[in-house]
Amino acid sequence: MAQSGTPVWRSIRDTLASEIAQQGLRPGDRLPTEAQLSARFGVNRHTLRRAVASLVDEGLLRARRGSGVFVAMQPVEYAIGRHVSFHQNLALAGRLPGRRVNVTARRPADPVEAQALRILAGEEVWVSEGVSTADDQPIALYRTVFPAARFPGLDERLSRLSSVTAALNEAGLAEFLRAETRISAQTVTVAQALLLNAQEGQPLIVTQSVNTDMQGVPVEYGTTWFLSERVTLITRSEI
Amino acid sequence: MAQSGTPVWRSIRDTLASEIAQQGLRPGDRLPTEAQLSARFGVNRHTLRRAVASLVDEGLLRARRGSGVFVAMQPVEYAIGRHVSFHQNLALAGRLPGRRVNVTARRPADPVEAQALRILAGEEVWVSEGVSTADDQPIALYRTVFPAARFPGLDERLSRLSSVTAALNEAGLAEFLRAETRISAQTVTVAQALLLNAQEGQPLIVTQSVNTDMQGVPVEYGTTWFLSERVTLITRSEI
DNA sequence: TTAGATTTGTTCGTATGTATC
DNA sequence: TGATACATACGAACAAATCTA
Repeated sequence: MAQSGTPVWRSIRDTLASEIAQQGLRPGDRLPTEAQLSARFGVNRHTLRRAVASLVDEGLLRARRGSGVFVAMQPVEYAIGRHVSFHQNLALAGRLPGRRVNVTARRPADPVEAQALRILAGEEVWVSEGVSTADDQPIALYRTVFPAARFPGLDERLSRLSSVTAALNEAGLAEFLRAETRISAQTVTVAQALLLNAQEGQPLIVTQSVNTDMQGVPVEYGTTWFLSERVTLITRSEI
Repeated sequence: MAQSGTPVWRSIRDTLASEIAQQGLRPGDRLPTEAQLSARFGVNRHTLRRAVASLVDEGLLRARRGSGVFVAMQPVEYAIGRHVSFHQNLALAGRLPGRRVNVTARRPADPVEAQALRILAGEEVWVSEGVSTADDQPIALYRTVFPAARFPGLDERLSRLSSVTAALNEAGLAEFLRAETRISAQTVTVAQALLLNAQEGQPLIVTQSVNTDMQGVPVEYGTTWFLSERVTLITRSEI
């Protein structure tokens, strides 16, 4: 029995953690199997699993049944703040931003959208839906709506240009601000799992945000479903 | 047949919505079964389900297979910003804040905590764990750690006083700032479900944050698991 | 496409030390 | 002191997902 105070599983945990921290194992690498590791540390498989479980909880490791235990990919750090652009944000994080547009349409605003954009329910909006990627890996689904009356021809700009910011700029809006972001969580549906190339039931971070022009008039209302596994949202105090 | 423009399901929807709005049904209440409701309105169960589905989509109702349809709790709007106090935050949202402390302990910091607090791994920290409530309903689990060397006797203050802010104030820290908040999502484990009185597999919003003193030195590192069903996080631009 | 081997996940059971009442 | 609960650790067996020949 462990005569010292710290349990065996805890010291194994710290050993594994420091080996990873010292870059002996890099993100995406597979750890030796539980059988091998428990043999190496001279403990029962349960004891080793206890150590691995705590690192999985911390997000340092990721276990896949039938496959192995892997060093977790470092999630994209996505800043939500006053002045945000998806492309800029990912470029700052050292990732290659991209998107795939699935839907571009013009239709009447539903009540929620109308309230957010401060237009009348039934007034028309441009809708753009698609998948956002980082380094060609899907990280989020988005749906964003714009008041159609204010931005004639925005659909063409949205499909031609690579970013929403660029499309709005060309439509005569040089700058805009994020007014408010509401954050909740859901689990992925079957349809979302397919689009994101993810597993059903995984947690999503859902943000709903309104962007306004410099006069405070809403110009965009967007919902984004971030795959939590691949993204961490960050708010920093702007001191 | 409804000769007028509005579909039958839509008027049923509006009827149900207004009954809820007029407090005939309160958050948490169970609606009559679909069979009972479709009998009451004299429509097929499919028609009634269309009405209920639209209210579920809006978030006003919540359907649980095998259990019933319930009036959704109004989620607490929880602002994350530069200057945050749980009690203050909930009071602003018109809710009664509370907490139940489950654990108060002193132990060596693990590597993650040490890095966040900018102390050495193994230096001792105070740990406080518990459940946060709004109007006596659990809305979040929290774990928060403080450098023990800087705050002798903090454990006693944490258990005696009703809020972390009050405990830190009494320990000589008049004011502190939130430096950064990282946001991710998980699904609730069995243990968490018990503490939160929630269903397994529900999504959680996880925030990890560091509070610093006015000189920028970390004084608290906290993780909070918000039950997404009961809380919406909000960041507002501080213009 | 199939079958089998590999690997993690889960659930039994047993035993021991430690803290609490 | 005894009784009880809890955390730790080992063992065995099987389920479920994944990979490969």
